[in-house]
Amino acid sequence: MPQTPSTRWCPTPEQVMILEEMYRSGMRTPNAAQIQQITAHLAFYGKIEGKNVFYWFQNHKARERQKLRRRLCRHHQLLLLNNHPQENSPPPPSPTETAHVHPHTTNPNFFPHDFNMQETTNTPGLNLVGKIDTNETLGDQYPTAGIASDDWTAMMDHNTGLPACCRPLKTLDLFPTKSTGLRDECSSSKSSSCSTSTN
Amino acid sequence: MPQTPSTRWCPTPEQVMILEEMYRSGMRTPNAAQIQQITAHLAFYGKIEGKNVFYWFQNHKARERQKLRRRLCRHHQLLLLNNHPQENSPPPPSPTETAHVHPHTTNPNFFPHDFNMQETTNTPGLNLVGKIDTNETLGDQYPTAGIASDDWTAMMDHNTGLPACCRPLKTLDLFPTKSTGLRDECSSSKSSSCSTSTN
DNA sequence: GCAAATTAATGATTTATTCAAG
DNA sequence: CTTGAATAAATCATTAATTTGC
Repeated sequence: MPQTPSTRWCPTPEQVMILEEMYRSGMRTPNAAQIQQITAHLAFYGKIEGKNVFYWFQNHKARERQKLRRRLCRHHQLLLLNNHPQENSPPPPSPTETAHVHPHTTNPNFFPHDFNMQETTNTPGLNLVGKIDTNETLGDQYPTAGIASDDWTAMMDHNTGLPACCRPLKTLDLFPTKSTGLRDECSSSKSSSCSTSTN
Repeated sequence: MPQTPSTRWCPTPEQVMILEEMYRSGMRTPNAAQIQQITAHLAFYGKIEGKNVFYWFQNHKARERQKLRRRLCRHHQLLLLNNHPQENSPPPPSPTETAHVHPHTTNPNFFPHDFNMQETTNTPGLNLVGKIDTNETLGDQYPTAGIASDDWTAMMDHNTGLPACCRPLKTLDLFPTKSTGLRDECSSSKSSSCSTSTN
């Protein structure tokens, strides 16, 4: 039967390579026009449709993020183990005195530096396609408001002198000491909450 | 436009993740000193200012509260419904689709109606691909079956008007022409932790 | 060596969340 | 506050890898 009921697109190695290269170059969510072009070009290497390209970017982005998150998560936990949660004062930037550093952590610092994906660092110069801002899209955008660079301190200045009433933790160390609910990424526990999806 | 109208801070994934983790750890209203530290640390991952951190916590706190409230409310209602079962309805084991309770009457099955704009040998002049606002409202068939061959354009046609913040590339040439067979992700072993189930 | 059986990847859908006009 | 638009997360489902018994 030549008619393989191919229900899904099977990308050729060339197609995958090109897509990955584009991803590395910063493309994340191509718009319709871009997808048209990509599709047209990739069609040279094999059967492909616009939606395939669309889905590929969606999936790839999501899965890269997931991977990144998991790594970050893990590092976080390691770091937590290394750092005493007790400290209330800001951790001095000299963590080198840490008693025992776990063998495979080459990270001298006290908080995660390791998660450099190749694209998180702007490297002007080696972008072949239109290297974008590179900021991926996770939180996309948070309000910026119109406060001058220094004004913000004024706004919360009183916070410092706030009655303990509203002050949650005086000076908790900046990096979580207790792994309260690290999503489902690292420490088990799927958020059960209300989802009663019986799939 | 030399001046990117980036009036807003675009947090990197790492920044967001770290902030979220701090939030989970109990931080709610960091004072000036804390914000300074946080900012300094997050600056490693990308441009950031103190006000961004400040606002982030403000917003996040507010929205988490809102979210929680809503969930609690819903949960309450569910409990009430369970305690007063009007009709004996066994859990619908129908593999097809189980409708969830929609708090807001958000109709799930809707998806962007297919604009079905066939390209009609239209050259990829990169004009607005799905800009049709109009006429054909033939939203007849509901895409439960998925996306038809051309429907994908409908899904992303808004992308054309992307958030300026992260707007990636406008019309750059899509093809790097350099094929490095390097894969940044050589399938880092183990798959997802708990996601698989109930197959 | 080879296929059935099993597992890991990943394409395709569905659902939940976020953002910002109105 | 409500609601539409857009996106990301979660999930489903199929294909490719691989293991395993012969």
